[in-house]
Amino acid sequence: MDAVDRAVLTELAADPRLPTAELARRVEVSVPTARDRLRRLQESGVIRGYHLDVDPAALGYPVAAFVRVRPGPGQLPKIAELARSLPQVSECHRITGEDCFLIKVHAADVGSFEETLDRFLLHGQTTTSIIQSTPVPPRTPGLG
Amino acid sequence: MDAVDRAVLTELAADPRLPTAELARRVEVSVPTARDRLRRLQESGVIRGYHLDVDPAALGYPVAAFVRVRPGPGQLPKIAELARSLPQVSECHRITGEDCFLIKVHAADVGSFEETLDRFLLHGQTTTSIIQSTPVPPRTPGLG
DNA sequence: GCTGAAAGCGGCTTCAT
DNA sequence: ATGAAGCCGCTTTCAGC
Repeated sequence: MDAVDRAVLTELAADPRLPTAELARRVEVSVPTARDRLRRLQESGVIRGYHLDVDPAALGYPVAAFVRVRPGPGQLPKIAELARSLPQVSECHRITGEDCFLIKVHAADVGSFEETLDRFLLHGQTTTSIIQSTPVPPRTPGLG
Repeated sequence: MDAVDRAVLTELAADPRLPTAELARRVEVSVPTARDRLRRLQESGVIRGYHLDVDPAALGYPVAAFVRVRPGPGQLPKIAELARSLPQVSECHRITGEDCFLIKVHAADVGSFEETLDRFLLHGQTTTSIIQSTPVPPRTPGLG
């Protein structure tokens, strides 16, 4: 992870669809070098992948919420499994604290959360926080 | 948003770096059609962008936490501003409930959260939950 | 290990249907 | 929306430093 690697990451973060040749130009190294650096960053797992950012509203989910779930006794694996199986869930984290899971849930309107929450309520208690806005959209930490 | 549009989104979600020609092949439409669909999806805001997924550990942040912040009186804008300015913050949402913000914070180790939390404690109360694992990594809701 | 050039392949654009 | 044609650019590989 030297300056060239960081420059590759910074440029690719700015535009993940950048072709290798253009990437080389911006980082100011030769094409084979850029290509090798990129390959190594991918194979070593520094670059985990690429994501398409789709507006959930266009897919019928204009509202989103973070739901904390505190599982009942023995219900912990079922909650993770349920989260994975629901298309309304876009994220699920195991966390420390009184609640064991933090789940991002999407819905057609504020009322529609009920159905999804009911599925989780079978296995524990839930605390729901509607997302009103996102002052800092997802970004890579530490890349300026 | 017809079946072709959804197919374009599904294929691009699977591999965001897919060239237009290859995309056309997989969706089974002509190249100009795929190109036009993609252009319209981007210009209409259905596709908000593309993201590079970098392992934060490689950048010196092996641990992450979700921090809820309840602002003191009049401190609300300052917290959003602070979140935006800190490279350790990769996400910040305004939410409903007792706490006003949900912030994703990254650190070099469990102890290092202290410094970042202190910055937020100047403007309110914090509740921290370390991320232990991520059973469902970020994905697009409603795309299978 | 990085550079620069050459060859081959493929994507991009435009046009006519 | 399709299919073909031509141009341009990317990728790969090689020799050299």
